[in-house]
Amino acid sequence: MNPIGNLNKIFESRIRLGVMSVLMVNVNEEVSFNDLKELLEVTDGNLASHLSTLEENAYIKVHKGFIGRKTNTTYSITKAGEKAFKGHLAALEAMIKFNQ
Amino acid sequence: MNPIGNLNKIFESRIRLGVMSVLMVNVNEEVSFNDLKELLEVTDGNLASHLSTLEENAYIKVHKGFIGRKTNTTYSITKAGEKAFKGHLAALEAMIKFNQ
DNA sequence: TAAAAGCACTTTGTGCATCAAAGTTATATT
DNA sequence: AATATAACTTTGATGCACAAAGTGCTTTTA
Repeated sequence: MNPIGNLNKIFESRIRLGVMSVLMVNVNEEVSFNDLKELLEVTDGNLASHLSTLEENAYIKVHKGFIGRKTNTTYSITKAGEKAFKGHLAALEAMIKFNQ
Repeated sequence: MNPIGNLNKIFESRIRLGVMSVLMVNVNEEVSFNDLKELLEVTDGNLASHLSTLEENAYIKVHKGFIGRKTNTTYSITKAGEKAFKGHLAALEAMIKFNQ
């Protein structure tokens, strides 16, 4: 059986993988654009484009708010995102087990 | 700490990941070009190019031989390849654990 | 014995993705 | 008034994945 058939194309990018991982860990907290940027050590433009890919796939949700009058954008994982990410991790785990 | 800092760029391709996985499992057997092609369900040209990337990085070794007079090419993982792949799997595992 | 098929590629070409850098708009700080 | 921060968008370069077609050699089949 094809060992890579269940991997999710969207999660082949390290940055998208990292975003999902961070959002998964912090399910109950708001994670801001800047948190992600610092955690993953990426340029803001690059991060923004990966975030929009994840959003287009409905794997994450964006909350645009304010702190006072200053914009504050936070991100969270969706149900679909959780499911997709868990599926991908399961596929990776299966591959890893295969190798032990 | 950056959750994706230890991932190996070479293994972001599903096909290269699959090749390494197959070669890791079958350390003691010869794995032919055609075995890989059928296991991973890829076109031969595509497979060839990924194999050559892995070879350039010294992660796999090629054995060109014959069965009778017909060419027979097989592949195996190198020590460096094993090390790199295990490192990548460890990084993935760390990320997965982070998520449980 | 001619045609078809298999092996293991290489070449070519398209389209997409990654990424950095610079630009943008609005607010905040000094 | 000048600089900085937030959260992007735009631009542009580079590279990658992939399919398809071509290649040279051998084997099988009609």
